[in-house]
Amino acid sequence: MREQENLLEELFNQDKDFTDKQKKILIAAIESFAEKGYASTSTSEIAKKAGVAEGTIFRHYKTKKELLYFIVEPMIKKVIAPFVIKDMRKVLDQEFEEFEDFLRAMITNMLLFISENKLLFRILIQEIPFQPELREIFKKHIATEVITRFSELISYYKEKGQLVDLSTRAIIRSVVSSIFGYIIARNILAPEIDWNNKEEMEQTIQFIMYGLKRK
Amino acid sequence: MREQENLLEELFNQDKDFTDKQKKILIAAIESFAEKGYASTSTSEIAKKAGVAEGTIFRHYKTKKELLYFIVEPMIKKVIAPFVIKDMRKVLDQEFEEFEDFLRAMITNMLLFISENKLLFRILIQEIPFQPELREIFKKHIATEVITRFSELISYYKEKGQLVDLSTRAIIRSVVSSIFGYIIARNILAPEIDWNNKEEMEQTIQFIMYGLKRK
Amino acid sequence: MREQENLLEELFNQDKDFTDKQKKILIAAIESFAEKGYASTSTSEIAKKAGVAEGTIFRHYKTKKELLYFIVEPMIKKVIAPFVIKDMRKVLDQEFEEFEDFLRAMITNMLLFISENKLLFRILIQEIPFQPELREIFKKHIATEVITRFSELISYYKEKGQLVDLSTRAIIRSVVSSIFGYIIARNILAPEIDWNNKEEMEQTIQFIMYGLKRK
Amino acid sequence: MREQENLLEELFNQDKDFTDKQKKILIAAIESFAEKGYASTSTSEIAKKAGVAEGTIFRHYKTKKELLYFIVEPMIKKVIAPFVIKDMRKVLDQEFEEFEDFLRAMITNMLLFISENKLLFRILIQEIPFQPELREIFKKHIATEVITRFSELISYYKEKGQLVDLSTRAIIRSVVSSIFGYIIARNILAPEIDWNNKEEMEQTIQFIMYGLKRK
DNA sequence: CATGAATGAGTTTTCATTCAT
DNA sequence: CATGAATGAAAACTCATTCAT
Repeated sequence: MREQENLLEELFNQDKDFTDKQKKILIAAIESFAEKGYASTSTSEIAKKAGVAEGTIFRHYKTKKELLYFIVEPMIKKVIAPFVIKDMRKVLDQEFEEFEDFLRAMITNMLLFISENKLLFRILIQEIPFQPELREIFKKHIATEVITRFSELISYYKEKGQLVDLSTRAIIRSVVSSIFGYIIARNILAPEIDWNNKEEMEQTIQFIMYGLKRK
Repeated sequence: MREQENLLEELFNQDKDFTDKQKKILIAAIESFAEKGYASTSTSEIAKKAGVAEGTIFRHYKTKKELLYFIVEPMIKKVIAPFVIKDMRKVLDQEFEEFEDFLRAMITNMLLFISENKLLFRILIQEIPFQPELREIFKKHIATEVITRFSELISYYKEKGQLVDLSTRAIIRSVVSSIFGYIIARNILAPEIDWNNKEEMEQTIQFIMYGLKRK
Repeated sequence: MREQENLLEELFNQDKDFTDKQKKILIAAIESFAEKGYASTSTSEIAKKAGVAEGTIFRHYKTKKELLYFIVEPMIKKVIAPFVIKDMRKVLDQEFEEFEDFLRAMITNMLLFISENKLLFRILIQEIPFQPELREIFKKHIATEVITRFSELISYYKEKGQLVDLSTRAIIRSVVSSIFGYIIARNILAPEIDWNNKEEMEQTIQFIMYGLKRK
Repeated sequence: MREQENLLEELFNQDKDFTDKQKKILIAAIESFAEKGYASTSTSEIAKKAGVAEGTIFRHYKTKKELLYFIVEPMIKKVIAPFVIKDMRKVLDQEFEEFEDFLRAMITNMLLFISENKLLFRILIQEIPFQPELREIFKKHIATEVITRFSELISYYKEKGQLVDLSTRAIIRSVVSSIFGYIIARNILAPEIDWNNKEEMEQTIQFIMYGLKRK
């Protein structure tokens, strides 16, 4: 995986219009939103952290909410969806003969992406329960796009006889739960533990493929 | 499971000192906290919803935060822990010879419990990222208590030769992820879908036990 | 005219729910709005003048605009309209045989009323150009109600052969202009002059009835 | 009346130093001030409407208030006063033998002038109550200059035996009220009505000269 | 000349909390 | 016990004005 997947840097690089102060505002906002949540973060606090006058924030983002969306939308829109889709293309192009190979590639990608964008990811999952509009965008882009593609893919491997006879929905849910379970445990519940990424990942794949029952 | 597992009712029943107004305050607070989050819910809003004067809230709970803890602590303290522990005793008392039987009992219990306490559950998982003190309590009671017991239990079934050779941590994580994945999908992500509880549960157990790989 | 026509006192008397602070807020707001205009008066200024915390204002009036409307609406709604209408009834009840008698009564009433409610009157005419909603209310209550009644009355005296052959609209406009011309000169343009009310009024009536041309 | 009486155009013509941007700023400011009032118009709004950067406004006018004065002063100073005085000279030069002729000429002039400068006129009468400095200028130029001249003129016609025996002040007030009553009704209160200018004017003159009493 | 980012003081409004009744 | 008026600190947001480019 050569590409730099840090969304914020990508944003700063591709759009040269960002003032130095503007960048500082974004960084400060991201840190505070991730730590204390959108609702408990005051604009004066962001301003102080960014070393900027409070008015400056509102020069760039009409409202505090606009600032949140500006931070969180790219995470959903421009990235997550195509990100997953990329891997799916490879599958259909026979790049992954075995489902397990696909799984390994996808997990690797997701872990890398999320570890590069930890704070953005935290904000996203923390705010989705409270921001109906955000939830809508999320549903449209994830629930619709990703689930559709993922379903096709599951069907593909099912037809190849590689997968057990569970409903596609249950399979997707199980895979996603297992992956996000790991991500959340690692990044949110117990970030202080020194995780052995490689092994945990391998065990997760093991679990997804073979379950817990000893043969 | 004969017992009524609705925490709020239980609370109201066992403690006769609750005024009518006090109950209304709790119900209103729970609804609002679940829907908009603790930080975005104002006490005046709760008062209005409860049909109570603003001051009345503070007669019963010194601060807004105390109100939150009052709501959320029983969920953690008095209930979750013993709840799980109860089942574990049964295991150790040879009630569940097979891990799968234990799993089935535990999932059934949890689903019932959470469907009875949907709002409390939402509040809990939504606020944990923002309330460090809550997180501490949670960690102490879940991470410590439950994980310890659960680990013993996993070891027990491992020794009986029923479980695959993954690290205990990975097993716990996988099981918990799979269950919570279902609960969250059902109750938070897509509550509008008409879920076939029984079948989804069975498929989840199936997945946990046997994985996705076709033999 | 026995009746007390001070709108504010009337309001305070009839509605016993007014707190002392609430009255002070209204008085302070009226003074400031009259002097500097709605837009240039800050709520903090009103609070200071009323000897009240700024929050107290918003306890009683959700927004600054609501405070303005609360002050200015009674002036339009409950008072001006019926005020004029009262006199009109007397006309139709043959109380005023001559148009001039009616005119004298109406002018006396208006002058009294406005001198009792100088500040409210100032606010009203100063803000009408800027508050479209206010303008709407004003139009509905004055333009519709009053003009209709006034038209009937003019027709009545026209039929009696007492009035010159100008369009009803022009007559109304002329009478109203003459009266308001005096009121505004007296109360807004040159309040420092010591006006001889009685004589000025008589001259105004003289002008309205006989014009400027010497016979 | 051959002369172009549009103050703004006159200003732009005589002073060639006006940049295109400067003109746009003035036009935008005039529109906004007239519509929403000086206090409720923000400089950023003017800048946006003028298609100009915020700073550009302050390049030309040190403060927002200076911009207002720049707009409104010519209306008072350079124009109103000499405008009326011009007619008065003609009177004294025996151009108008009858007061009615003078009246007709003056009203025609004023209506034309105001219809050419509607927005400026609106701003002037709307802001006078709020801008003490403006009120001073106005008083000095109108109250002093115009009233003095007008008084002489009234005395002149009085001596000629053409005018009724009212105080000069009452006469001035009545004439001015009648004219402004029409102007305000036409331009501010009910601009949507399709006024028959010629006839309304004639009726106004009729009223001023002969009053309402049928002979 | 023109720009527009930046400012900081000020504005309206919200809110948890207190307290006299 | 309950009320709701009152508070004041802080929140979000606005705005005239400055200044480096």
